Amino acid sequence: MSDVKKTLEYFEQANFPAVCQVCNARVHGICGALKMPELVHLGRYTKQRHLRKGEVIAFDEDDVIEYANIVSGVVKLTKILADGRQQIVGVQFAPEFVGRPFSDAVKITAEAATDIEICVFPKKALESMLDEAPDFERRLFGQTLVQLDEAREWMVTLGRKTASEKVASFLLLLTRHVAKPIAGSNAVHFELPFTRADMADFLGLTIETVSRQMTKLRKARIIEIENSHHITIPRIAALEGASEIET
Amino acid sequence: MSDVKKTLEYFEQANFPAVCQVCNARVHGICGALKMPELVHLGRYTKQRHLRKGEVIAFDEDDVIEYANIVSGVVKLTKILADGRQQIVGVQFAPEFVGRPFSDAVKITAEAATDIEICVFPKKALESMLDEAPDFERRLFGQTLVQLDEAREWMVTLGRKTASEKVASFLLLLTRHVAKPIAGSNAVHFELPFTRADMADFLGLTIETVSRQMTKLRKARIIEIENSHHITIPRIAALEGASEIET
DNA sequence: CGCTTCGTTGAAACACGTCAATAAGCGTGG
DNA sequence: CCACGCTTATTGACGTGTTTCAACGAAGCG
Repeated sequence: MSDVKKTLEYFEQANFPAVCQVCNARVHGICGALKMPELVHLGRYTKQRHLRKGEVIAFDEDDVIEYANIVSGVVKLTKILADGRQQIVGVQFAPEFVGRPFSDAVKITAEAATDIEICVFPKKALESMLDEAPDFERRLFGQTLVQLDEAREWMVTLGRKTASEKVASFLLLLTRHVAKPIAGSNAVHFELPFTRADMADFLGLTIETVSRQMTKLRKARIIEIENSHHITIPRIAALEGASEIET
Repeated sequence: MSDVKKTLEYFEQANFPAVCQVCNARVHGICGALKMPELVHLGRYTKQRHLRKGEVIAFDEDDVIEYANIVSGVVKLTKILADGRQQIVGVQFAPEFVGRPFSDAVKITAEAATDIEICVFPKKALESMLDEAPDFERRLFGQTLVQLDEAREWMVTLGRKTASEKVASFLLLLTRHVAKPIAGSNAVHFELPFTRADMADFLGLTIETVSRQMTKLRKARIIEIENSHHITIPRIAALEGASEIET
């Protein structure tokens, strides 16, 4: 059976939760591991939410720790030191899962970097799925391993790269997630979902240094800046060269 | 039944693999999730190895990707940039699991920071356990989540702390894992399982800066250095103060 | 003993941070 | 539509924490 036909049949099954029909997590996210009765069950406890840029995903609302799937938009994970110094420790895109299973002691904040749509469900609903559907746990485990890979790769960036390489690495990361190709060339373009302050917090720099490195990359013709949030990468290879890829 | 009696009964069961009897992973590690037949099965594919300080845990020996449990000693995980810059992205102690399930594409090196004993088993043995024993997968998932927490906490250290705070944070980390209390005081003491170069690679600093910050902490009476690898922490609270704990 | 590796310390260089001024974008209200 | 205030981004001048370069001492080992 062709992929197209499979997809058609798939969407013709009208009895699974309406919100899941347009949700990417249903296909590529953790919910893809769920069979119909499980999905319906989880759907009963699920609420959709829209959050504006800057709003925090509250995990302890109504005294119930909650989890979420990102339906659209970008989420940033931040940690803060006692004196206010801040570090972004992760960035997540649709259809990734947000939350820390099995522990509510981890001090981390999940905040909407753009306007976002999320699908929230209570702690208990997730943990019963975990026990009942082995594939579900496997997918969540897989996502966690990828996040660990990403965190470790970013540790190299934070610990050993120069300011210029850091900014280039960050733009390269975004290129992989939110860039759109430009017809008739091998250039790509994207809208930066972050402020300079966000970038600084992710890179362990100040906003001034980020700004200076951006103009440095622009003057070196490695990036083009239409305005501060619209970036074009004419040659990805050049950006990779400026990022000092690991061996 | 008392814990002691339980433990006695446990060790009287003579038919599980001899090496497991003294292995901490059998109790607190991932193997603790295995029942007798599974343990015997895994034991058949298991080999114990001694590695000297500096040796690399090879995961592709005999064309078979392998995994390992740490029986004793300390392991460091490192990543290297094309021009040789190096970053340690993780430190592991007994009885932790070493390896990256489900992928052999992650560029990371596991190296013995001290002389170590490990228990290695092939990819297939692990993955069949994963499919057959849900508790086993759950424990591995749990360890991965803890590693992710640790990695993110370390990102804050790398991105936002000063050299002095970095060194203090590192010593505090070791205090939690390898320190022994000193009788008749609330001081603790430990043998540093790392060279200054290792510390520098973990902290994103140079060896000279690490050395300078160590003497600075010594002069501030926050640490005592018997010789370069034997450290005493007279008051842990003072070290925590120098580490800038997160909120 | 020499040789090598490892750690410490000093002086100078520099990358990044800090402080400050200015401009650009954007919603609000007159 | 422009004026106003506010936030965000850019750029410059200057300061400083960390690196770089170098010398030296201590410890391990044939």
